[in-house]
Amino acid sequence: MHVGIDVSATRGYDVAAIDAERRLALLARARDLDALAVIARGLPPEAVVAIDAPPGPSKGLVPGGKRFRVAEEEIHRLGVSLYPVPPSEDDAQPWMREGFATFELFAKTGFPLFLEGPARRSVSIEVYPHLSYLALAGTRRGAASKIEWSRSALRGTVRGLPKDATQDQLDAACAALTAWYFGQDRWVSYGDPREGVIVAPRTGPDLGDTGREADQLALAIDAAGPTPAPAARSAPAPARETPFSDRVLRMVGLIPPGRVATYGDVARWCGNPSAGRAVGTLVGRHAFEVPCHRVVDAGGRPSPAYPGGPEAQARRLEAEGVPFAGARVDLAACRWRGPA
DNA sequence: CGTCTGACTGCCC
DNA sequence: TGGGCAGCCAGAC
Repeated sequence: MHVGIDVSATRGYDVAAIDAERRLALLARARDLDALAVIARGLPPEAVVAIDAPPGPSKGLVPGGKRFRVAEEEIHRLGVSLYPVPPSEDDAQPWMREGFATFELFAKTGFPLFLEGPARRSVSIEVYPHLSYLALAGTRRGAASKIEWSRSALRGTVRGLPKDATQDQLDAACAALTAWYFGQDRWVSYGDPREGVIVAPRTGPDLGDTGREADQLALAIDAAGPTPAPAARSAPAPARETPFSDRVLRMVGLIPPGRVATYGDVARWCGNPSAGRAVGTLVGRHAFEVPCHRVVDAGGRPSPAYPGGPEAQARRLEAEGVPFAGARVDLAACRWRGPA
């Protein structure tokens, strides 16, 4: 039995399970950790549980004093973006903390976190559906919508998936499929065992024993096409395969703790210097998914619309060491310069 | 398709 | 400084 779990801070847990023939055996929603515990206790002991979330904070192992995890660094280098996990649990986004608790629950239920060594059963593994989709689809998302891309990546590999499956359900199924690949010993991992590794399917041609296995996925991703170009500074914006909203959320996720950006900054990095206003509405709609407290207006003012008020945003920033001048962030001192 | 709505910005008192 | 105002833009009907 291979189980996949999609973690969300607000929508609860989506759980999928597939059998050895990759047939969907379970598709359920658990409202909270208690409900998930009931499912966990019912699993066969030899199951593999794949969870779409980090198991714990960063330990600062990336050279150069970077604060996110080695796994993020390595995967980011592949041209695949993901949310950085901060060193402190307090700085972690709500869904990340749900992830920490989820791994803890499964560890207590008989599925300790897999960190290194040969693939084995009765463990939980960390997965990242976007990376798995990429490995499975063998192509970048392109113009397809996210859900279409996800669906096509799973088509023909997971049997019995409902036609009207939600994105969360697809992600759970994708996690379960990644667990299956792990069970087949067709997998690669990224990151440092000391702070957590992300497991992805190995679908490419077997290159033999030479070379690092992770490089095979890197090759496959390379073959999948170029990384979406970062926003041009002045040239007219070329057609981009990533919708604006995805770019914005990704970008906000990259702002390091202790630094801030303005709405206009984010808009500029996303290729549309005058879309600051739209950036605001977007981060507002995804306030619990990205570290939106690190975005302030051009004057360094926290947002009046921040959940809990601008004071709450200021407190979070101060907790990260962001310097203030009165009620405003000292932009000169801590404004992030943007993605590399 | 238009139309409306914001966690925006720069500019002018 | 601070408030008012007119553009501006991506999403949601």
